[in-house]
Amino acid sequence: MGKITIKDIAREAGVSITTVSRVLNNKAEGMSKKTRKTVLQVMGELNYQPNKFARGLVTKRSNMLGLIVPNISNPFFPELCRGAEDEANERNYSLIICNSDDQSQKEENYLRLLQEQQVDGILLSSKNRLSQTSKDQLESGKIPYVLFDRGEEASNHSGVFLDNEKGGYMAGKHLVDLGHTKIACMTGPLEILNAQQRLAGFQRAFTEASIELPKSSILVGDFQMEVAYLIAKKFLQDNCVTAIFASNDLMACGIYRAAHELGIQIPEQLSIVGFDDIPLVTALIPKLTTVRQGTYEMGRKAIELLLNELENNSSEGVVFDPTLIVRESTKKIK
Amino acid sequence: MGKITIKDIAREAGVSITTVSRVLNNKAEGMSKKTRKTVLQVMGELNYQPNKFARGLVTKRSNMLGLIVPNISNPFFPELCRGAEDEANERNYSLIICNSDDQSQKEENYLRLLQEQQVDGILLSSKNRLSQTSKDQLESGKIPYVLFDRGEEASNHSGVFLDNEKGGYMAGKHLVDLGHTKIACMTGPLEILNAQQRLAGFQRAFTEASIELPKSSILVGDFQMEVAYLIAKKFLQDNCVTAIFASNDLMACGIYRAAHELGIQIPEQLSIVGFDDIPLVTALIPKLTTVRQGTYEMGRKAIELLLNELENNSSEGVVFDPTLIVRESTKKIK
DNA sequence: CTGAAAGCGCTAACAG
DNA sequence: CTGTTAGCGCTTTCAG
Repeated sequence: MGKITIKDIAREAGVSITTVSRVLNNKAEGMSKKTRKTVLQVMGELNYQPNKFARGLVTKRSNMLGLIVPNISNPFFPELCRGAEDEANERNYSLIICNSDDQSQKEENYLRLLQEQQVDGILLSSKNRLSQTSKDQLESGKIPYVLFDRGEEASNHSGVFLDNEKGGYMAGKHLVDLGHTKIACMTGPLEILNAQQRLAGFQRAFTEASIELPKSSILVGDFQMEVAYLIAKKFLQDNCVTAIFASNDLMACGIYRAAHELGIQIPEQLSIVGFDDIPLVTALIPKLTTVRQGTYEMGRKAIELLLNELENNSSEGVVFDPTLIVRESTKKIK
Repeated sequence: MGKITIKDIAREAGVSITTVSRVLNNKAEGMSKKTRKTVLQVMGELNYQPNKFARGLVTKRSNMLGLIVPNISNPFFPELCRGAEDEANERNYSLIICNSDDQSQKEENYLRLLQEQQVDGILLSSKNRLSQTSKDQLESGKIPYVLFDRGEEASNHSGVFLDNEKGGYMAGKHLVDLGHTKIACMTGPLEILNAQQRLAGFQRAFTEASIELPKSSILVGDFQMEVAYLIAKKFLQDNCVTAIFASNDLMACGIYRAAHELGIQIPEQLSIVGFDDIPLVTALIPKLTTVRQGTYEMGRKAIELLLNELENNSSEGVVFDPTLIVRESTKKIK
């Protein structure tokens, strides 16, 4: 850490520290070009780096943003992080990425930590409903935040969300169009609005086509691969369906394995459609048909909203549209 | 941000700010238990949060660490992040995670950014050789750093690495033991030491068994899925091998696809062994046999080293041992 | 167009 | 065991 300070460069440049501070902050455009230039030059020569602490102490701004994700191991989230990070960096902010591992406890800790760290804003993506503690934490510190990926709070507060119902509908419609009538749906935990909405959309597509989705065909997973595999294996052993919609791609992976072990061919005997379009889904054989969220873009947008809120105090909710990516795991029924 | 400061709590508690500062820092154990208790209580009641800026300004410490990874989309790195983050948090540090997207340019920017941000230390994981600029950047700021995942610097500076040669050897030995003689190896870019070493180990296993690995069977990939797929497809069309070792799991995925499209059965006609053991590898059908790096643990260790360096100025290099995880993608040759 | 001076909230000698 | 005091490096009135 160069110990050279604003004073040093003031001395070298033969001006006052105020002047240096001014050029540092691009202030008071009405400053002699010459002075500015000299100062800039000296700063360059001395390789001056302003001290964030001193700065923050007076401005109360850290130029840091916090991002809490529920599960960094689900490839969906690294994409979000990339988007958020790129946007933040371009706007001259740094991102502290925190992984709550799906534990409310950890989430709350991070919320506190980030406030202590004096971040300027928080982007919170929690797969679960916000705990009361989290809400309190968020409200008590007056720091701006935006929600990501959970629709439930959409009404009250700014955030970015996906139209999950529509996504579910697209998956369902696709299957209907292919002529499937015996279908199942593997959803995430039903207390999560995302999961509920995707299911609702999926059902709507079939209702429109006057096809019934029996209750027994609604399989409740946990958005993870392992449990999905177990449930699917059991289900496929006893039931005969021609298509399954998985509420996220990780669960679709589990279903692939179950089908494989039971000797069920995809897509010949079983069509599968996933949700998310995580990068690794093209590694599956056959490639997975899925509903894409523009994850990277959503990450960028979320930071944009956060910064708007921070800088202009404007709050806004934006809803993204999903797109259906048809690949190889779905097939017309004969 | 509670605007309540050390002064407020001093006044409320009827002590001097120094005293408050002392309890804040657990200093001077010889303080009346009663005073300490009162202060603590008032802090609780007023929900006091010390100001990091003011603190940092005098201590020159931020309690933040930076972590630069080359590619957050490769599931290998989220695991590293998790380990690093958990360790950092337990030691009372926060982590700023930065993704350099495999671009030296971005890496250099982050290096600068992190220094500006006044982090206390940097954990740098760059798949590529350090650029000169990066090196300079690292040396100029006097901030401690540790290297991750690249052996080349091991001698000079503290870091955590994997014994890549050994890992390659394990993969090779496994294939030798299964009776394979016609083999190929898909490596990463050869200017990366990791890739080189894995290849060297692999070759050693075959040399020991007096089996030759022809030059034409060394396929140079880029550690990504797509390119691996293209190369493998071309190669497998023209050549007949019974086993391939992929220098990382992502490339193994690409090879799976190539084999599938060519109608080559895994493992009946082709055995594959990967490297890394990323979580998603169990989603492949058949499950991939691979060489595991204890990624999460390595992340923890790296932070531990960094903190040691930071706190005790001790520098140390540690080398992890890989383990072979035999699953379903390799088979004895008949 | 430029400078002097007053803090921001905290820690760290130095006294008592 | 506790308090006084002098800054840390920067921004920001307020003057000139």
